[in-house]
Amino acid sequence: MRLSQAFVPTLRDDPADAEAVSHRLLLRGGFVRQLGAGIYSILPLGQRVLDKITRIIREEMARIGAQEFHLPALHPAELWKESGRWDAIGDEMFRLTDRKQADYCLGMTHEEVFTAIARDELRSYRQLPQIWYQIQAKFRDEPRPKGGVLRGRQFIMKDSYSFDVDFAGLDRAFDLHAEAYKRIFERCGVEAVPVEASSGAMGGSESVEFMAHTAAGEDWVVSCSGCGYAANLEKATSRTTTEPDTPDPAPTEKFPTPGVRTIEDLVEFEGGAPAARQIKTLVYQLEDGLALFLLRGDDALNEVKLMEAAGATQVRPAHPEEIRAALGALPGSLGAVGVRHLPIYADLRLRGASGMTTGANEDGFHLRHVDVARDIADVRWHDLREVRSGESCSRCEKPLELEKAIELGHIFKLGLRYSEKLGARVLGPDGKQSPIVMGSYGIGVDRLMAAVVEAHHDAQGIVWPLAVAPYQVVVAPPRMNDSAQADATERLERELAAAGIETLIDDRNERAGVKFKDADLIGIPFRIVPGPRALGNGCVELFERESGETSQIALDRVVDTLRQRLAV
RNA sequence: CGGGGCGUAGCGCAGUUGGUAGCGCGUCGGCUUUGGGAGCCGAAAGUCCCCGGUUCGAAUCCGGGCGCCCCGACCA
Repeated sequence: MRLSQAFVPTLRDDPADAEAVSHRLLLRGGFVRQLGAGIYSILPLGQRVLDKITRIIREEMARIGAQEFHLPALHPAELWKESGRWDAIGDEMFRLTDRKQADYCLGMTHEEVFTAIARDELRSYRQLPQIWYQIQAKFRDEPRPKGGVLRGRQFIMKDSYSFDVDFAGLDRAFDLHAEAYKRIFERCGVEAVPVEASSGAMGGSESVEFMAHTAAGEDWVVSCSGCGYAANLEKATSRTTTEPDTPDPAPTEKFPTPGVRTIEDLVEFEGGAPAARQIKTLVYQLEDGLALFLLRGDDALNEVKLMEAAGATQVRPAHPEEIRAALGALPGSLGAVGVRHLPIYADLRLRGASGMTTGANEDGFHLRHVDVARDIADVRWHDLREVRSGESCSRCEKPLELEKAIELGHIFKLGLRYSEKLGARVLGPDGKQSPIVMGSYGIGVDRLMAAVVEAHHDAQGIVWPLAVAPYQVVVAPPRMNDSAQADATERLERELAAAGIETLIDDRNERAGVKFKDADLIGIPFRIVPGPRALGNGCVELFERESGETSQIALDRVVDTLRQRLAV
């Protein structure tokens, strides 16, 4: 491709709206353009990168026997009502109505559609196992799209689904995917660590996320250098030393605490208590009403753990008015002592705690000498607290580390959830019908492209790994109107094309500096400069983007040399 | 959903007290230049986000709306 005719709108300045490195560079390099909040057009250079990535994905999916589909993005509401997700999912789903006032949504994912196909077409265990996948746009009305293509409202996803007769089959499909994902991310040049994850609203027994460490990430990964334990913060546990207190025999005592609203206030307050000796009382609104969640004053609540503990899918902190109506006081003076009309969940760390201080459910008053076992009724014990950096690994006791990361892939063991709801069953060898055992497996394709940039860039621009570079080589003659350079360029263009090497010819009437800057920015792995310096000796310069090394090679050795370098 | 910011030429931005819009880069033409975003001359290019109001007059003041970004919350 000749650059003079290529649509590669590079920008000299950083776009003001771009914050994340990948967003900035993909915009500047002319790979993507924004159409709206969280909506991006993929330009030709970006499309070539995506083609490289999806090719790798297709190869690896083929290796595990997966078959590619292409399903509709527009889904009738009925299907989602069958699975229960039409109501279970809130504002995140794009919904629309057709001319006949029938409800539709734009697919956020494709469990329903694939399961419906399985239900309609699969009859016998002999037809299983199946792994089906597609690469398709997904739509999610994110409350806050950000980072360009890192988190969009429309994005490209590779999603696959496995269908098995039994759970052993599911385990195999799950492991196959884990292996395939490892190879996919590795081939794309990103390090994506598998971590234990919460299955969230997906349901299912087990799920693993593939997380790439990057400053632009939105999740935290907890990891242990000792034993290799790694988990999403929303799932992570740590070993906390929680010796039961020697019981404090004193009866609870109410005392005035005017102006005290926070844990910190009470620490400072004369006659107050250190954070670790306080019980933090949080009130949440669950689907079926309010509930109290107790933690030690110095611990933070993890909402995902809260949801798992309470078996809830929609939760929010209760509003002050709701809290006052239920407990008779505002946040700042809340406690669980004497509360019997609301469910009470407490973090394990409070087990055996005695001599604690907590709110008295009367504004401006607290209680001291609280013994959890003695004074708080019907406690449901769960792990509710958020792990902090430096705490001990629950497996090996080495200190845990916390790192920002972005989720590139997520694999779920769905089990029977969708097949039961939608009635996808097969006849087994015993002649009985049983629901198909399913798994679901996603990769954010355009997010993966951004993650590659996050991992491979420098001050000059992107440094694409060879496997996903939009072009392998750029030929940049400093002066096109010099006949020696023009001849050499033309010859290289011919030879490289014949050799099947993906080459960009920078035939623009630009100064060398402009060409070099652009080549660096868009991150082409190899740059060949047929300039006067080298041509004199019948050579050209070969510049390697990643190492920054320049060497001279004979003009008639270019194709061979590149073939060699590209083969790795 | 809370907090902050922004909307003026393709991009980055300025615009004073309200007087009919400018700078840099880019684009187009010409000359010079030619190995890391060249120089000079000339030119094209703007519904100043939208609607309404105040005013003789609004990019500027007032009201309403829309859009976009960032932080937090949220998030399959």
